[in-house]
Amino acid sequence: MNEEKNSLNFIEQIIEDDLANGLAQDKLRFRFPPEPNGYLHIGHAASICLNFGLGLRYNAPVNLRFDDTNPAKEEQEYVDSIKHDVQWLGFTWDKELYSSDYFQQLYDWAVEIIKNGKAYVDDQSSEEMALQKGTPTEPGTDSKNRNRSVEENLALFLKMKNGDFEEGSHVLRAKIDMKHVNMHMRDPIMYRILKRHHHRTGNDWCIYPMYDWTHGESDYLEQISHSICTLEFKSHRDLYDWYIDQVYDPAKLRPKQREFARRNLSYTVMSKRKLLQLVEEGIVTGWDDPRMPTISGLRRRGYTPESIRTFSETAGISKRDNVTDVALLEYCIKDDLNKTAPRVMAVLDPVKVVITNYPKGNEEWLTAENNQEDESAGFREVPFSREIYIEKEDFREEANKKFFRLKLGNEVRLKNAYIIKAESVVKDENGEITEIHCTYDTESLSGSGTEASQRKVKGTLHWVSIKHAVKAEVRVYDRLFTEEAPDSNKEKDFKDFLNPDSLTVLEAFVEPSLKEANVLDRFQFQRLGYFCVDKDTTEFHLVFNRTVPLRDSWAKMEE
RNA sequence: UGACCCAUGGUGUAAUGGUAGCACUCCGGUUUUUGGUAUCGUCAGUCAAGGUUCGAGUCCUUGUGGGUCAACCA
Repeated sequence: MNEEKNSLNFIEQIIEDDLANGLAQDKLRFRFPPEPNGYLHIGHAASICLNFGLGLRYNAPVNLRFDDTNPAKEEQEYVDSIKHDVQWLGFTWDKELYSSDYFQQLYDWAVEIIKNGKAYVDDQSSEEMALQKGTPTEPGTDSKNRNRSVEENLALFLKMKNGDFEEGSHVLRAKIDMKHVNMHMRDPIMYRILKRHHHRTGNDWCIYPMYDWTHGESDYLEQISHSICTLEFKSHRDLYDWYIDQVYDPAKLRPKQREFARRNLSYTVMSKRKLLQLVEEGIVTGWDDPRMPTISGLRRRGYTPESIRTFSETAGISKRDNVTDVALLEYCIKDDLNKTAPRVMAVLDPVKVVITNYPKGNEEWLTAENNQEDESAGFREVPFSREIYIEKEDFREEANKKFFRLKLGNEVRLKNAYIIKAESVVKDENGEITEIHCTYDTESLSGSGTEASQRKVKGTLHWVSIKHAVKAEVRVYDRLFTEEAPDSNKEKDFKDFLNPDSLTVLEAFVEPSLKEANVLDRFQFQRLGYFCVDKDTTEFHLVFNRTVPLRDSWAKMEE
């Protein structure tokens, strides 16, 4: 593996150019600035990996900054989950900061800007202001309050701050240009009155700064060299720069906003609003439902931090709209788990097999490798006895030569155990098979070194001893939506594309070693897929989530 | 009807103006006590038309297609 990656993404290219043009490397500083109004998702992971990745690459600090300027939507619960998720992904921030830390500084600056004649208090209704704003193709018109005197503006702004006005009655606006081609420059609102309790500043403030006014100034205060955000903020860049101009000291570093395309994943949605809707309407069980594209959902599903980081790196970044195939994400987790997950045996859809020539009451504890990919993973013991379960789909009374599994008159290897031969079946009144009677080759035990143990038989099946098996609930997940891009259809609502079969609950039987498993432990159920222990597990009730199935080329042939 | 952004195989992403590469997916072979893994291989791409140039995916022009922008949200 050569680690030298000589192709840079366009953000790295910009940084390299800045460095080449005289920016000192020790001035580099980045930030990840979530609003604490929801849980992080795989799209945020792209931003996290990008920013923290740059920090690592350039040995530069990365701040975690909560953009908490809207007390109506933000909660401590979200702050906590975001911190947890970033840490879980494996990143360490330099400082934990909050936009609300800058409320006083922002206020003081706003007063200066008023004094400079660059901001004014407007007491029109939001409808009036919207009307005056114009449209992308038509210029706006000035507010009747645009030319208030500095003294009057100062007095009104103070009253706003002191709570003398009702919510919604007054705003502070930047005085820029109502005819500007960029709508964001048409006298944008800097402050609004919100008589709300803030999760950090409590009731200290009843005016709250808007995003645009806050974000650039926060970057400037923290001396962030490169402020990276998603493409929809592109047209905010003029404003970002304008606001910094109002307070800029040339002796200081001037932050630079640059934008990249947000990452979309096929067969899911990625907007917080829509994810919140799924949660609130009970379509999923919560933000951490294993079907959700949230970090917490993926974690519960069994994804590793490593796999999500690899995914983000492999998918890369650019400025194009994209829908990344979820198959890439699945590849990343399979690749990781293949190297690390212990193998065990579990039967999800059981049928009983009786080995008629195996002594009644006898049992043996056989040795099984924990991971063929990793010798250091060692071995464990699995019990074998006269009656076992195998998967229903692993047996057919008759089948063609392509069917490498158990059929009447044919042999198959039981993984880590014996070669058995199907002799007959027992059926119930409906013709359903209730038992498969087999005989076993007594000399064929895996690893015994006998000639019979070396025999090549075409199929190998997983199994569990009925007497020793542990019951477990297994939750099998499928994609949440039936469409690749459920939210890009203009006629239909994204919920019209919900997959009704996104969750299937099975009662399965697992080998007894799994009784010791802890929540979030990950395993490969051999021949089936990767599974992890769900947090709903109790002492008496094991619950597994299927993270991802193994590739199944037989199922493909069958189609 | 304006401004801005984007356009490379099915998907994602590379390529100082100099051999269009990598990964996923699909398909096929080999190995295999997991129809997994590994390994080898196949198919498959520069939106279009002009221009500049010895040479254009890259620069220019026009067109086409997609996206973004008018919350007291971020």
